[in-house]
Parts: sequence; C-alpha cells; structure tokens
Amino acid sequence: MTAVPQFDPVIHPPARLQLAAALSEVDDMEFGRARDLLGVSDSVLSKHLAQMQEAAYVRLRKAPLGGRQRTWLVLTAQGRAALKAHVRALQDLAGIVG
Amino acid sequence: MTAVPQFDPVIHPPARLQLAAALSEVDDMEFGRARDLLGVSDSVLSKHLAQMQEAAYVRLRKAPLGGRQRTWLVLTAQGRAALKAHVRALQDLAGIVG
DNA sequence: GTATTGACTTTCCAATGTGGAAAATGATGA
DNA sequence: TCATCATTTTCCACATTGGAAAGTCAATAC
Repeated sequence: MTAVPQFDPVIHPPARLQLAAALSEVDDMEFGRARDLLGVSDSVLSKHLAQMQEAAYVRLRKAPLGGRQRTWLVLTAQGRAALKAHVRALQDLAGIVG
Repeated sequence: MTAVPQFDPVIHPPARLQLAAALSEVDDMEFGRARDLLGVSDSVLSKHLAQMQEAAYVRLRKAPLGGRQRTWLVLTAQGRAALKAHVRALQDLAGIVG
C-alpha cells in the first residue's frame, strides 16, 4: 500500500544527484574537477561513478592529456532522463509548493 | 571547495521527503494513515517524526478520537519552507533540465 | 627494459542511517 | 486494577557512505 512513488535509488543520494546535476550543465567534466566539486576523495567518486555507470547514467571517456591519461565524465541520455524524472517526481510530490 | 550546495539532511531522505510532501497537501494527517502511506512500521515513522520535530518541521497534535488517543501530524511553516527550499535547490541544481 | 609517477580503482574498515521486532509507556475503558 | 490501543523506545541487523591505503595500468624517466 505504498501510495507514495519511490525515487530512483541510483540518483537520489546527494553526491550522485549533485554529480548528475553538475554534469547536466556541461558536455563533460574531468574526474579531478568533479571530485573537487563534490568535495570527496578519489575513491569515493570512483565508487559513485561505478554505480552510475552500471545504471548507464554516466559514461567515462579516457584519453591522454598532457602526456597523462585522464578521465572525462559524460552524462548519458539515460542519465539526463533520470535526473529529469527525479526533479519532476519531486515537483509532483511537492505539488505546487513553491 | 565544495561548490555544490548541500541538501537539508533532515528533509532529504526519501521517507521524510515523501512525508513532508504528503503533509504539505493537507491540513493534517493521522499517524496510522501516514504510516500506511509510507509503507513503514510504527516505530520507523515514529523515529522519522522525532527527527522532523527536532527540526521543528512537524508538530504532533494529540487528541482523543473514538475514545482512544490519536496523533495528527502537521507540517509547520518551517517544514513547508524547508520542503520548498529543497525543491527549489534541486531545480536550481538541475538547471532547466525539464 | 625497469623504475617511477600520475590517475584512477579496489579493498578494508569505521561511522551512520534506516528498518523491523519486541518491550515499554501512557491514557483510557472494562 | 487489568486489559487494550496508540504510539515510543530499545535492541539489533543490514545497507550505505566515506576515507585511507594498497593495487593497477599507462606513459615517461632513466
């Protein structure tokens, strides 16, 4: 009898929601920049990315930059759709509160 | 260097967010009805309510009904503001995604 | 070719948070 | 006073999140 719709557990946790939102506004973002933006450690970002990749919400593009291999994060169409759905779900849930 | 705004930890967890949203659309709601709506046990709802009361987001009104004491949940102005702020924060964060 | 370095990734572990069951509490009603 | 209903609190189990440190893998440095 759960009359209340559930949120997408992949995208709802703060760090991932913030990451998805940040990625939605750019074409891509470097791993290090995303890590600093979220204020987490390498390992933590890496683990969140693993979850988001598994859900196909993010794609990693690895390419050399300045001699070193770097990773760029890209929000996929599915990831964008999930973010959109989440925002909409919350708006619906909250009615016309604001 | 956390450039990303944080969410209100009291209202962000799914169960509390859903509860706040549900309460925002009515004047008040019975404890049992809220419990069924969220699909959780008495104890769990009670604990969430304790958190929300501590943040002054919810007020409990106890009064007898049918001889027995019942509890009604009321979203306070602060609770409503917090929900509103949360929705807005997410919208801002997500830009004009949808 | 091997050592080193940089950029992640994985493993390990501590801290939190959420959920349920069951015991406890408090207010009635019998 | 005893039983019952409506929560509340206590006790646990489990999942999640976070950081540190070790591991991996390229791409130089030597």
